[in-house]
Amino acid sequence: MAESTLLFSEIRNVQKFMRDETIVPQGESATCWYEVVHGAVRVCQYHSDGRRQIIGFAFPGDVVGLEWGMRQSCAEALVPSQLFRHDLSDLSLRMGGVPTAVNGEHPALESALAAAHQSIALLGLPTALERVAGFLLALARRLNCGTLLCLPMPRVDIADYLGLTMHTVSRTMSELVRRGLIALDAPNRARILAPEHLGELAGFDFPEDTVGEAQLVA
Amino acid sequence: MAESTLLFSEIRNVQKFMRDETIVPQGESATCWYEVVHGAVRVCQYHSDGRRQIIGFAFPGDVVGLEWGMRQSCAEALVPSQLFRHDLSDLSLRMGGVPTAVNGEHPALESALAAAHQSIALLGLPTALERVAGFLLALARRLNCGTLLCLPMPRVDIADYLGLTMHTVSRTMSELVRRGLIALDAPNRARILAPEHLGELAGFDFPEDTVGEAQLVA
DNA sequence: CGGGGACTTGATGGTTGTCAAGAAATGTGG
DNA sequence: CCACATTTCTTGACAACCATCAAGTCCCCG
Repeated sequence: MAESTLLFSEIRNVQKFMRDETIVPQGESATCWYEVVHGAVRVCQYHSDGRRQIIGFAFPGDVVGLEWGMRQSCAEALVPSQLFRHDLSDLSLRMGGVPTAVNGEHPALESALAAAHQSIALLGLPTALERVAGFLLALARRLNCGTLLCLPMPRVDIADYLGLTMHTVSRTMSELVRRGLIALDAPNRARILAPEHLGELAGFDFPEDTVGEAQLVA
Repeated sequence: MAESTLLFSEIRNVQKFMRDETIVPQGESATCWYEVVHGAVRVCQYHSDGRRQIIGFAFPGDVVGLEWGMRQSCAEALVPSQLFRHDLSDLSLRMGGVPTAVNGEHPALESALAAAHQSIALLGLPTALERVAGFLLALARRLNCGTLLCLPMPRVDIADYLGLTMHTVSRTMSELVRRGLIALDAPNRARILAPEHLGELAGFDFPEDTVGEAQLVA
């Protein structure tokens, strides 16, 4: 997994988090945000009735915790991760923003918004097959890992993100294997065999590079 | 429906759009964005296979067309509307931003992101009943209309937004009426009878005012 | 009064959630 | 290195939910 570039003088502001450790707690007043340097992060909401909803996932170059006022969501490390802490007041830092941005004063916010819109498009798909196909394809593009996709999150996290159950996610991935669109070398190691066919399922009719490299959440 | 405040000198920059008229076309390179002054707008994506996905709805104070590079989505007027055109380079204008913002340099972007996250939370709900309940409640809060909610969009738009069919939306609203949670004086005029019960269904356990007044999309 | 669009409702089949069990991967201690 | 426990993942059976197909109703407008 690639690292995002940091100035030498900024290395000291990088914080390390263990697997499942809370990076940003839900419900507190926001004073800072984080850029993922290394690892993988989930952004989610816990509800009083015990339900959990995952808003999105963040990877190196992405931003989490970018909220104002009371935090509606929290961020947790999916794997041991390193994040660069920013004060909430500095938004004009150079960031892994949208390369094609015309003006792009605030790539952190801009690409966060673009990523959120892609998530909305994903969640609006009607069937589990389409949502899982779109999820895998979007993740592979985001991680820029070619055809060999390592899934840093468990099935239940994918399920809570796509509005499905763990069982349906598992069944659907088996169905994608059965159709020859992907292969599973291990539960968390997938190979994308037919990306264009996955794209058709998910309604990804944009030409591969219209979505910026760095996407993010929260 | 309230108007957002504009300086007198800016009135001339307000453009009017008919019902169903395209405000921002999909696929072109973005050069500007719009603030809704009066009316209602839907933001959506058209796919090459004929499917349509609605990303969100925008109302006075909201922002549409805030993208960089090739536009992934378009904006269309739900009802006769007036929008204030901004150049893509000016993001530091005063806007109907999040009132509780700590710093809030760019409320347009910030509240767009917050609204997108709320949409993601809505679309992640597992059942049609929960999604429709959450949609109605969120819309009533956004429009600040008390209990009398006027729906400016047809059923099929709600369906394409929530990832359901028009039939399921209609059936679900009838079910909400049957349960006494809402009343329908007309197809597009609903009364919220039990907001707290709707909130329970949708998992809205936040205390009513944690989400800013002005929300928006795209 | 008649026509058309939007909405509602019924019947049916496919899809997904739930409950349950089992398999596979992972971690731990011997 | 192996045995065991734990967690994660997968799969089956059944019920609940939703999409599809098809009428039918309501309302607006000419």
